[in-house]
Formats: sequence, structure tokens, C-alpha cells
Amino acid sequence: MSAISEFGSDRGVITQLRAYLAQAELPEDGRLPPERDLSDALGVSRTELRKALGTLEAEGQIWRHVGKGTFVGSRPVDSFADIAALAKRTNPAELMRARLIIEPEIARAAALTATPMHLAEMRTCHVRAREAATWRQYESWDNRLHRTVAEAAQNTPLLGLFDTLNALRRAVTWGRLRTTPVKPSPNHHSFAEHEAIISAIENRDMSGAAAAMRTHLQSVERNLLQRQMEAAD
Amino acid sequence: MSAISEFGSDRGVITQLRAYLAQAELPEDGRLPPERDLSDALGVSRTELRKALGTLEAEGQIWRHVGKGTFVGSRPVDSFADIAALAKRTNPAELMRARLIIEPEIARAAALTATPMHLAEMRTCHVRAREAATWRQYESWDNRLHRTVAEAAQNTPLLGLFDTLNALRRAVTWGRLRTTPVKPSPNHHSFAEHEAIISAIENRDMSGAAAAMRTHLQSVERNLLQRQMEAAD
DNA sequence: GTTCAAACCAATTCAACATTGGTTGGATCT
DNA sequence: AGATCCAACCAATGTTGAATTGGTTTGAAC
Repeated sequence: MSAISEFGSDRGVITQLRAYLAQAELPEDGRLPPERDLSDALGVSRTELRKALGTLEAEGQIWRHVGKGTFVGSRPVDSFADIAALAKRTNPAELMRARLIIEPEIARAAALTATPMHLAEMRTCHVRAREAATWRQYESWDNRLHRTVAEAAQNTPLLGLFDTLNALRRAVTWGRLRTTPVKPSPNHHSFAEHEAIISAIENRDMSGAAAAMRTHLQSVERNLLQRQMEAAD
Repeated sequence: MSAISEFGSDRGVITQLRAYLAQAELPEDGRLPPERDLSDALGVSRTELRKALGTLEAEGQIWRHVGKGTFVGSRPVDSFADIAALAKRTNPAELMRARLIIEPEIARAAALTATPMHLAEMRTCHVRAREAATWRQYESWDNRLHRTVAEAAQNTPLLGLFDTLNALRRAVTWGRLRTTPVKPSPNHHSFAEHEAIISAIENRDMSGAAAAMRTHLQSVERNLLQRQMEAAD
């Protein structure tokens, strides 16, 4: 070996590799050939190539995964859109916090864009929820009310997020069935709060709608915690 | 044929099927045998069995899917998790509005809960984005910065929503490749805006973080619209 | 004209195998 | 000795093709 390669071999392979990356035409996904092929093509041993790839990975220029290959750029985030998988990693409290962050902003947007049709449906849901004979019916109308608010924002992605959150809620709450068979009392906290939300939206009061929704969810949260403590017997 | 089976054959198979469901030991997932086997076991033709299964499905007692099988209970929530379907119904402008509603609130939450580790990673992403040699690299670090902000909020459902939004963004933007091969200029608007976001989070300034994120996204939105108009030649 | 069996179709699953980054152990060469 | 190389192995992943399965069509039989 020459004196240069004795203490500069790694660096030499790295520069060779960089040159290759600059010159090579990579496929759409930025994947480069398998190590065995690449080492052959560059006329280097796999050991040397792997050392060079290792430093390039440490620099964040490439990322690798067993069975997949080596790719340029930074490792993609594992986007887990799977509700079931997500539900396992969370809990009601965390979910409630997420709702508290998202839904008031949805209500704010709804106050700006709600149509008379939306408002009419909100009113209907509100009335039906009051008249509900069973808790199950109440929850159904309550859900529909909240979803109408989300629809009123008239934004497809936002509605999709809301539905995702809702599905998550059902998945997390699953198994914890409501034990109280009685119907909601006429002065259940939600009724006045729903009223506040709807009228704020009617009045195009964006901040008011957001605040009313936040208040409502906070009281739902209190209720949830209380029920959890009661269930600890 | 007997007079009974003439107008009661379907109902007869249904009751037979119900009896089977009540008696049979189903596997964990509630899957029942394939139609061909089941029709054989019950001594009925597949046509008849399928009619009975059809009404049971209409009643919501079972659900079926080609290639999967027939299952008792209600069809599991696929929960809009289908990004592709959602992407078809929306457009970049609407998506941008959704981001403008959601991400500032995520930044606000992050300002409260970010750990030094998160802050360090944000700084790293910021620096790497500045140093990016290609636009592709820049976008990669930009994405990672935004996701780190979402991680800093330390809320699993919220992170899931962020990822959903991101996947949607990729799906919608797909096909519109960036044509400019030049790397981002050193005074690209994003750099100062990212700086504002990060330092607001560092200072635990919740409102500041939300405002900075909003400003940033608004300028991204302007940029997007401008690019769309340029592309109209 | 209704029913049935068989064939066909498309979505899905499943199993076997090939590929790929990561690791180890002995051979080889300074 | 010590580094390097090479071959083999390992576990995760991708790929491919056959088998399964609900849905549909066809043609004969009654």
C-alpha cells in the first residue's frame, strides 16, 4: 500500500463514494445499489465500503435499513396512520388534551364559514340531545353536533382529522362501557355549553366559539376524570 | 317442495344460521368458515346460504369482505385512514388552511412541554436545512424540524394527526415536482421564520410560538400560490 | 323462472424464496 | 500483531406465485 492510502483509505473511499452519489442516477426513492454490487462497482471491498457508508450515515447524508437497502436523504418518519396501533399507545387523558388543542380551533373556523344549513343542523342536534331518552341516544346526537361543527369549517382535511380523532376516541374508550343506565339530567352541563358554542358560531364570534368549545371540553374532561376515579372501586 | 319452504325457505336458512352462530365456537377474530364449507356443513346450497348471510349482513350482525372472509359483529372502523381517498377530495389551498389551523396550536403546546432534547434536535434540523446542498435535502430537514415540534408537544394523538396531515400533504403535492434545481438561497424566508419558532419554544413563549408558526405557514402559503401561478404558463 | 352447481373474477392471504444490511470467523497479507 | 478481505451466516424485508374467499356469471335442470 502507498503511504497515502495507509492513513487516508477511509477518506479516499468516502470521496469516491461522494463522487459516485453526485454522478449516479438514482431511482425515484433515492435508493442506491446493494452494498455487494456497489463495492464491486467501485472496486472496493465491502468492509471498506461499509466504513465509508457508516460515516456518511453518521453525517445524516444517507440512511440504511436491513432488508430494505441504503437511501440518500434522511430517514423517513414511520407515519402510523393506523388507528388501532395509535390507540394502544395513548390513553383517555392524552386524547382529551389533543381534543382540547384541536377542536376549539375547528369551532373558530366554523364560526367564520358556517352556513345557515349547518346552523340549523346544529340546532336540531342540540334539541334532539336534550330530548334523548337514553344515554346512548344522547351521545349519538352529541357526536353529530360536534361533527356538524367540524363540517361547518368546510375544510376536507380538517374534517378528516376530526374523524380520525373521533375514531381514536371510540377505540380508546372501547371496553369502558358507560355503566349508568339513566338518561342525562335536563340540566346536564353539556346543554348550556352546547348552547354557548352554537350561538357563538351563529354570531360569527370566532374567539367566542373557540372559548366556548374549550370550556365545554374542559368540563367533559373533568367529568371523565371523575368517572375514572369512581370506577376505582 | 313443501308449502312451508315455498315462502319460508330463506327464513328457515336464517334461523338455522342463527342457531349455528349461537352454538359454534368461533375463533378469536369472530371469523366463520368460508361459504363453501359452511353451506356444505349446513346442508344448504351456497346460493341459499348467501341469501341468508345477506340479510344477516343487512341487519348488521355480520360483515364480509372479499378475500378476507365473513365475520360476526360490526365492520371495524376503517376510519377515514385512507389518505389517498381523502387526498382526491381536497386541494393544496384547503390543505394549507388546515395546516394554518392545526400547526400553530401544536407549536403552542410544544412551547409548554418541549424538552432540551427536542430543542437540540430542532436546532440541528435548522442548521442542516441551512447547509442543505439540494432542495430535496432542505425539504427533508424542514419536514423533520416540523415533526420535531410536533413530537415536542408530547401527545401521541396529536402526533398522529400531524403525521396524517403530512401524509396528506405528500399525497396532494405528489406529481407537482419542484422544477427548480437550484438550492435554497441563504436568505430564504423560512430560515428566519424557523429561527423565530424555535426561539419562541425555547423561551416557553406559547403565544409567540403559535404566532411564529402561523407567520411561517402564511409565507409558505404565499410561496405556494406564487409557484402555482408561475406554473400556469 | 327459480334454483343449483360449476366456473370465473378480483381482493386478500399465505408460504416459500430471494434480497439486503449487519455480524462473525478464519484466511491472507503486510 | 494487526489490519483487511472473503465467505458464510443472521434477521428483517421484499417479492413472487399459488391458494383462499366473497361476489358474479353461465347454463343446465327442475
